[in-house]
Amino acid sequence: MSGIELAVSTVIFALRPDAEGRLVLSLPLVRRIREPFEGRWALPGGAADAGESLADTAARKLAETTGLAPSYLEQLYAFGEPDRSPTGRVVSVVYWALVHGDEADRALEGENVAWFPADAHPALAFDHDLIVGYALWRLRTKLGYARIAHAFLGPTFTLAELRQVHELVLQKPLDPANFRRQIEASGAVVPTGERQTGGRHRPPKLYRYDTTIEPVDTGPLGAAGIR
Amino acid sequence: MSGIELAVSTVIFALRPDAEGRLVLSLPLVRRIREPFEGRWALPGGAADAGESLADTAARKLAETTGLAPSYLEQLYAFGEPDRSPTGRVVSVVYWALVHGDEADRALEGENVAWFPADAHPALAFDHDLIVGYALWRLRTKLGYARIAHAFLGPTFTLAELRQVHELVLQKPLDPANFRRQIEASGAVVPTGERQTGGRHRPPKLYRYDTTIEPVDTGPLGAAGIR
DNA sequence: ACAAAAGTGTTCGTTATACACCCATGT
DNA sequence: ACATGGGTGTATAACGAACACTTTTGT
Repeated sequence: MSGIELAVSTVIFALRPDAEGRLVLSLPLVRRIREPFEGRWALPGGAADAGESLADTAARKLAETTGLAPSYLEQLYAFGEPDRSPTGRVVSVVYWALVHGDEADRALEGENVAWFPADAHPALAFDHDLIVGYALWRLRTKLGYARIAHAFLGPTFTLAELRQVHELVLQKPLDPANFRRQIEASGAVVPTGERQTGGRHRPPKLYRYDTTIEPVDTGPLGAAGIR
Repeated sequence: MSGIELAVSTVIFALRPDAEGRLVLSLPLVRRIREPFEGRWALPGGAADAGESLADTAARKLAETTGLAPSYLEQLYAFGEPDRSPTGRVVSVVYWALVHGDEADRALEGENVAWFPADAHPALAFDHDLIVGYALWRLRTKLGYARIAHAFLGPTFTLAELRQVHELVLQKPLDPANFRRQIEASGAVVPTGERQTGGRHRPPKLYRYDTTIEPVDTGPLGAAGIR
């Protein structure tokens, strides 16, 4: 064997309410209880399992630490610089995941697992700051051309909710009229025929995602890269 | 240790003349001299080295099998399905590389190393057909928005040569006028002031790549992902 | 002079963007 | 009735594709 340790980590994103109730793009971190970097926060993960696919391992570690199931999971990058861990050579295959908001509400939290705003988290162990930065960049870039925003929402949603997801992730306001037309032109969503009542104004149409269309053009990898 | 073997492989692309002298997008393959898949062609690669970065290992394996130095090298994907090798669990971090045409002419070739057209190669060992297909897709996709075409050429080139690279990779003719304007607008190239004489017609300007601009927007990973 | 490729100009259709405006509901 | 967000229409700009046209060399 090569003396190289293989690990799997996951950057998990969800939209969660902050102290004032405003939704914020957030991610769960785990506090390290051992050296190196004891006490520092880090990405959830662990050693790769010989019997599982890498994506399965990522989803399992995700579930073990947060109690959540991802609605989107994709490989991010394999980090393998020789000096990235003081304990020896570790290659980490990193995944990134999205979870539904209501799912994220049920997330475990405790002394050693906590959620932080995606762009205001403490300095992390190892090279995890770089990894989170790259995952954030991928999320924001991919949101522009791939149909992944629904992964933050439940099975049905209004276009205003979908637009809010884009606005929160991209951190800039979007024109409601143009956003509507872009989404409609993409064919990504289908109206359910129902409307959301209970608001203080005209009830908006509810939509669901068109599951007959591939969520992203991933090329020949297809669903192998995403689950 | 986990019982998982870590390997590094590389998909290498170059534009090489075929029997009739026409340039074709090609890649070098190595013939397996051991089971499993003995006699079948496969991607160059081997076990990861504990002392080197993954990219260095990819470049070294590339040099060892083909005698070439890559002008572009980027991580493609980590393939790790449990059943992808009959000998046991192998996770392969795969890179893709571009080499200059004149460099590729000096490439080693022999009984167990040969070049094949990128879209007409024999059935490969392991899941390497999938890998090559994905690498081809990435190359063609990335050529559209990133400044990588020059990696197939020498230090200076004409816009017609650069356009030919695009046409050969994308397998479709491009409008010379529009191509010129797109490249000029991107600011990717700078005129050297010289012209290429010796042709049968008006001598074209020679250009070189503007190295002060990052070749691609790779986000916070920056040059870490590319070398 | 002519062929061939270099290089420029112009038109046209699509798409992004900004913003004015109407619609439907709860209060 | 009116405030509020849902939803539609429209003018403008930016961009890419198509193609006519001029320029410059070798033969």
